[in-house]
Parts: sequence; structure tokens; C-alpha cells
Amino acid sequence: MNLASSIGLSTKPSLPCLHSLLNSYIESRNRKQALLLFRQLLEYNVKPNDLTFSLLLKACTSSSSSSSSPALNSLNVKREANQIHTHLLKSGVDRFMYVSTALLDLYMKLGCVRNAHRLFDDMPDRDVVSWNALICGFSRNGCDFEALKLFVQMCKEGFFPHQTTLVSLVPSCGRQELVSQGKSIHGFGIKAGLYSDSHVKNALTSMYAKCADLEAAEHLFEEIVEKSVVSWNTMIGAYGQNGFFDEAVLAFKRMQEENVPANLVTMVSLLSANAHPESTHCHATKTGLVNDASVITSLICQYATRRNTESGKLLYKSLPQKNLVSLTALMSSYTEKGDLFQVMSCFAHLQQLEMKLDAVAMVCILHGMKDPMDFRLGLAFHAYGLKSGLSADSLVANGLISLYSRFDKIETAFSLLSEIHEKTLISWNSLISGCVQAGRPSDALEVFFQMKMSGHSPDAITISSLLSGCCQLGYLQFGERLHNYILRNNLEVEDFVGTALIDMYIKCGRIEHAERVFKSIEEPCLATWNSMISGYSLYGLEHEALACFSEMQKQGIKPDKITFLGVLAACTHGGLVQEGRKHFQIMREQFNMVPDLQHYACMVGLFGRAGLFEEALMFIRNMEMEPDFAVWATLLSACCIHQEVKLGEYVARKLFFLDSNNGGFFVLMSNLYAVKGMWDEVARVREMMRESGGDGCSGISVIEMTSLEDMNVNLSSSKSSLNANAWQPLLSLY
DNA sequence: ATACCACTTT
Repeated sequence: MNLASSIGLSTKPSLPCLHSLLNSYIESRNRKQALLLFRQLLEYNVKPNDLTFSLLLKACTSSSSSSSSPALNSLNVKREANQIHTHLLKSGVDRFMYVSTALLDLYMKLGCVRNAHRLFDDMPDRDVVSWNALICGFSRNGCDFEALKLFVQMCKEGFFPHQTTLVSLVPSCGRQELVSQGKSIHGFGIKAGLYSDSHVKNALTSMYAKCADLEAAEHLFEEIVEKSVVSWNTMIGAYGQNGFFDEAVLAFKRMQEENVPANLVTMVSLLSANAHPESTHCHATKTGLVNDASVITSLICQYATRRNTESGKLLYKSLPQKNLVSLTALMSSYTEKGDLFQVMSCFAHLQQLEMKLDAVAMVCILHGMKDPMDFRLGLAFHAYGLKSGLSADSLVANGLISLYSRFDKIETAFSLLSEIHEKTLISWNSLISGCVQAGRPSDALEVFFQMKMSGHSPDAITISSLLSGCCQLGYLQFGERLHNYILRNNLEVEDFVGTALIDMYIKCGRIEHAERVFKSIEEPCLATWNSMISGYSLYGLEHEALACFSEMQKQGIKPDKITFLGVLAACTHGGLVQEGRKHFQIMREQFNMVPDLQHYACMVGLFGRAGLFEEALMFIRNMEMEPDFAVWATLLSACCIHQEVKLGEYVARKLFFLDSNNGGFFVLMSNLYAVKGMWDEVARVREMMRESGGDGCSGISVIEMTSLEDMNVNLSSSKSSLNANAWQPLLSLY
């Protein structure tokens, strides 16, 4: 095929003419056309010179650095770079330092660090710019130590760094271990007079922010006289990355007051700092930035975390070029909502577009399967993972482990774990928390011992999973050992571990220990407050629960539905009718929450126990949803307390029609008749119970010996009463 | 003529 005709040239073109064509392709960022033109030039036997190669390389770099080109790292592009390299050597243009430097830069942008380094070594001459390109390349490809070493080597060889050198090198120090190197470079810049450039200050600001030294970042930022968009973006990002979300939004406002127009990075940084998607969306629409794919994706993500799937969907539709990241964000918002159907239609959409899942998208889908009905679907995606090779990815493997354990297929989860070559702590944690969530805490402990034997040390996630396993088993002693482990290893008692510890002590009957842990936490999070409130409530300490609730609000923590469940339960246990009414009202009116059935059941219990049956019935009538079994059962148990036979019978009938298999109400009814001495009725209920095949209630209690001495006594006196084997691993734990 | 700072999804 004649390439010339495809481009539209019929006669042998002159070199200047080709150069001006190349220039136009650079402007339109058309890498493909530039390459075609180059091939055509070779067909016509036109000899390219240094400028030709310079333009060609420029066309390649400018196109691949733009985010619109998804194939940045594709094999094709790398092969093209190699071919250009060959032609460059053949035509002897490699003697031009600037052309070789441009090629070096292209290699670095494609991630071919070794090729770039070799090219640098082969260069007969180098200047500061070649050194800069090399250092920058290493730095951008994550080879931070090498970048620093090269900087030293460059200085030793007598090249004096430019401001550009520093700008390229400083990002390599954006991690805590290298902060002192970063400070040295900062000092070097001041001494060497390379400090006037705002680029250097921007880079340093960002570096300090990444090292979590926000004060230094702020200080530098204020030093910048002419703050550019990049300076502002850096500072917004700095606040966001360090969790100072309000400050990020304030910085954005200041930026607007100083009339610096925002760009797409501003929007993205602002959104990643948890800014309101609505107002950011509005700003992006006004400025036209909403047409940018990365802005749209960030918006979808932010809407997703707020479960606004509708806006996410609309935004996704507005994308001219669909991409997997946006779709994953959309899928995760459906996952959060528990709408697996929508997740699946996203997947179907993805297949229509002939896109493939990546590890993140796969994990997102796996995460969405929670219902036992979804298990077959889970198997199908496991198969997808095997066929596509995704299941080899550690993220996916861990996702599969927790999927199988969620469906109570612990054995499969075990074998998946055993197939992982390099088991990470995360893999072990997936299985441990999977076992706990599947209600198999003993298996979780078993896995934990295996993990210890394979040489891994537990982290906060391991510990908190195991602690919640202890709750299920009532293993106070093991819980205490875990607490000791935390203290001995100086693990931070933060949100998860703190809450798990408090829960464990509460469930194991040690409210005073729970209290002590709670008081040791400086800034308890919502979940921690919730645990403490419902703990007090469980122990019948209603006044402590209410005091805790008001203290929490004083600290500026906004309660959620779970908080109110604890608060209402406390009122119910303590018979605080007025307080209960008040808090129910606060929940609805002040916090705009729609109560769940559990909240209603609590209130019905509150009224019922106080003997306010009329109010209880009125309350049920006014509910905005159908009362469920628990709501009526609560009322029935209140009838037992107050020996309300007539109402009890009415409620029992309701319960029977709601769920005749749940025999709990037979027992309640029989108790009610027994209290009243209505023995014939008792017999009748017992008969009905036998007929229905239910056994009333089956329950288990878990208790634990309080000290090792007690246990040893028990073990020696009657071994059969306690499973000694179960304890052995606990005793030889550390 | 060649090099540079700010950036999202589990």
C-alpha cells in the first residue's frame, strides 16, 4: 500500500515541507500521523536530519504525556521508540546531544528506565539538560534513591544543577524516610541561589506535605509571592492528603478571591479532599471543566461515597470516552447501596464496550455479593478471574477469599489462601475476618495460629477481627491477651482496635475495662462512641449512656442510627419513658433520620414495659412501614410482664400469621398463661407448639473461667467437662 | 534545539 497517498502527498516532499507538516501534527497531538509521515519520508528516500528527529520525538512525547492517550505503556509505543532509536543511529543523528536527550526523555516517559540509562551511558557528550532528563526520569519512575545518587554524581562530575534539576529531584523526597534528604536539597537550593523560581517552591511545598509536615508546607506556600494555579493546587492537595478537608476548601475560596482561575487539577484535588460534589460540580459546569474526563471521574467517585447513584449515572453518561475507572466508581456506589442488579448491568455495559475488568473493578464486584442467592454469580466471577488471569492478582485473591468465607465456604477460602505463593498479611487477614464474619470464630483462631507459625505478626486489622471473634465466643481471656499484645507492641489503639476492644470487654462482661479503654482514647470516632453508649445500655446503666450521648455531641460528633438504637435501648432498659419519647423525636426532627424497624421495636418495648399499652398500639399504627415480628414480639413480652392476657392473645395471633415457624411466641404465651394460673391454656399452647414442630427457643450461653487456676482445677477434676484441646493453642500463644 | 512543579477509583 502506498502510504504517501494515505497522507495525501503524491510527489517527493522536501525536508522543510515535512518539518512543517510534523509541526502541525505536534500541535494537534497526533502521534500516529507523525509516525506515518516519517515512514513515508523513508519510502521516498529523503534523508532525515537532526531537526526531523527532534520534531518526531516531540510528537511522540507530547501525545503520550496527555491523559487522553490510554496506551501510554503499550508495547506498540515502546517498539516505535526502539525503531526511532535505530533510525537515529543509522542516520548518525545520535551525535546531536539534544536529539539523544529527547529520545532519553521519551524512553523515560514510557517507563523504559534501563533503555534510557543505557542511552545516557552511550552518549559521548552530556550537558545539564541531559542530566536533568535522566534524573527526572528516575524520579518519575519511582527510583527515588537512584535519582538522589545521580544528583550527587552529576555534581561530582562538575555540572552545576539548574532550578529544573531541583524541580525534578525534589518529588523523590516526598516520603517520610527521605525527608532529611529533601531538607538538604532545600538548603542547597537556598545557598546556590536556585530558590527564586516558584516551581522549586511548589515542588518543595508538595514534598513537605507528602512527608506530613504540613506546617513547613504552609510556610513555604506563604513565601511564594506570585502564587500560580499550580501553587494553589499544591496547597489544596496538601491539605486534602493530610485530612484537613475544611482547610482545603478554604484554600480554594482564597484562590478564587485572588482571581486565579481553577483548572482540572484544582477540581480533582478539591474532590479528593472530600469537598461537596454538588458545589464543585456547579463550579466545574460554569467553567467548562466538567467536560474533562478526570473531573467527571472524580465527581462520580465523590457522589459515589455519598451514595448519590443518580448523579453518578448522569455524569457517566456524559462521558464521551467511557473508561473503566469511572465505571468502577459507579459500580462501587451501587455496591454500597447493595444494588447488585445495577452492578451487573454496569458489567453488561462494560462487555458491550468490549472492555475488560481490572483487579480493582473485579474486587468491587466481588465485594457486592453478600446475599446467599448471589453465590452462583460469585462462582461465575471466580471463573472470569481464572480465565482472564486476574485471580493471580493479590487484591483479587484476597477478594475471593473473603467472598468464599462470606458464603461460609471456609474450606474453599483455605485452599485459595494455600494457593497464593507470597501470602501477605492482607491475605491472612482476609481469611481471619472472613471466618469471624461467617460466625466461625474458632476457625479464625486456628488461622491466626497458622499465620503466626508462618512468621507474620498481626496488625490492627488482625487484632480487631480476632477481638470480634472473642465476642462471639465470650473468650475474655484471649481478648485480654490480645489487649496485652497491643500494649506490648505499642500498636495504636485507634478507631477499629479501640472499638473492637470496647465491644469485647462489654460482651465478655467487663464494662469497667471497656470504660477504661474508652477513656484512654483521645478522640473517639462515631463507632467507638456508639459501642460505649450501647454498652452502658446493655448493662442497664441508662444514665451513663445518656451522659455519654450528650458528651459525644459536645465533642461535635454527629450521631447516626446506631447511636439512637443505643440511646433508645438505654431508655427502654431504664424505663425512662419521657427521655425515650424525646430522643425519638430528636432523631426524626433534628437529624432527619427515618427510624428502622429496630428503633420502632425499641419504642414499643419502652411503652409496653411501662404499661402504656394504648400508646404502644397507637405508635405501631402510626408507623410508616409494616411492623415486623420483632415489633410485635416486644409487645407480647411486655404483655407477659403486665399479665395482659387479652392483648397478648391478640398479639400472638399477629405473630403466628407473620411467622408460624418462629416458636418464640408460644413460649411467651405459655408463660403469660402460667403467671395467671390458666393451666388449661398453658397445656393447649404446649400442644400447639409440639404440633408445629418448633421447640420454642433454642439458645446457647457462653461462659469462660475467670482465671487460669480455676481452669486447671477444672481440667484435673473433670477433663470431660471442658475441651482441653481447645485451650492448648491459647496457652502457648506468645 | 533537549529537561520541570500540582492529580482520582477498592
